Amino acid sequence: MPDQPVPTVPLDPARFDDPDCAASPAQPFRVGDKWTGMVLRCLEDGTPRRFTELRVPLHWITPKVLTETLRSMERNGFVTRTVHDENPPRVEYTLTPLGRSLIGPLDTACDWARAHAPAITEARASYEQGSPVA
Amino acid sequence: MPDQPVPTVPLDPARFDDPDCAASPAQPFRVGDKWTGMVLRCLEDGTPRRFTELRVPLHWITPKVLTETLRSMERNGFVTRTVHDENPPRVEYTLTPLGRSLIGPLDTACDWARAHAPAITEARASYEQGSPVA
DNA sequence: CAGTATCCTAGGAGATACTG
DNA sequence: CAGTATCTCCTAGGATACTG
Repeated sequence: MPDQPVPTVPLDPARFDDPDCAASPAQPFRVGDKWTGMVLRCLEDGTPRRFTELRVPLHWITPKVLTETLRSMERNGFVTRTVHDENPPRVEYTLTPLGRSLIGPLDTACDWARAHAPAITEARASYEQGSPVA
Repeated sequence: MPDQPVPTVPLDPARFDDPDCAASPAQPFRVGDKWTGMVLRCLEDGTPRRFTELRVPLHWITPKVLTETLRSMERNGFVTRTVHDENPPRVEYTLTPLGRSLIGPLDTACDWARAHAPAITEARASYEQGSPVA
């Protein structure tokens, strides 16, 4: 859960004129893995959540994958991992301000998806229609 | 290029109370593949672009991958593929209104990335610091 | 409880070559 | 020019154990 090896043209406007446009190998930070967004959702209300507790709404994601996701988020500064010295152990995860700042963009994306889902479904249907036939 | 097999908890707020929260297996539409965003960038100014022309700012992406990306975008209704009956063949790609509607969210994400890149870099540095040591 | 440790697989993506 | 057709590789991510 990657600091993904990263694309070339960063998502900045593309240049067709510059012959050497490959020049700007910026390093975007990908949050596009499968689980990060959902973990964000799980923590957005501000309540600290425990490891196992997080697995529930994530449909019993395997511990390995959840650990990887959480570690990557921690490393990127999106979540804080707090170990309470008790027995049995209790570890809680919370969003940092940086992590919380991601919620806006996430909402924007989700809103877009919700708003245009019908259009996409329709586009797919007519594509399926057209391709096999014509 | 995928209609990706999709996650469970859609990116809607997560539910911890509902024991059967796995119930809503919504089908988000992922645009998170490696190239779609960048193709969007290549077409956002409205100018129709040709297949080979697109390869340039995409750092000579292989034809196979570009085709897959473009097909998926076409199927989702993001781009239009126009074949001009000439010889040699000329095919042009343009954004549809639906495709263009994605630019807003894309910008939002890019703006976030640009704004917080330093914070992330810093977080990573101090994580690298803390982990091996402590 | 909160994780490791292993093993395994699907499929995104690159390289290379060929065609209408 | 605008693509197919093949092959191959990598790795995200799942399944199944085991442990401090």
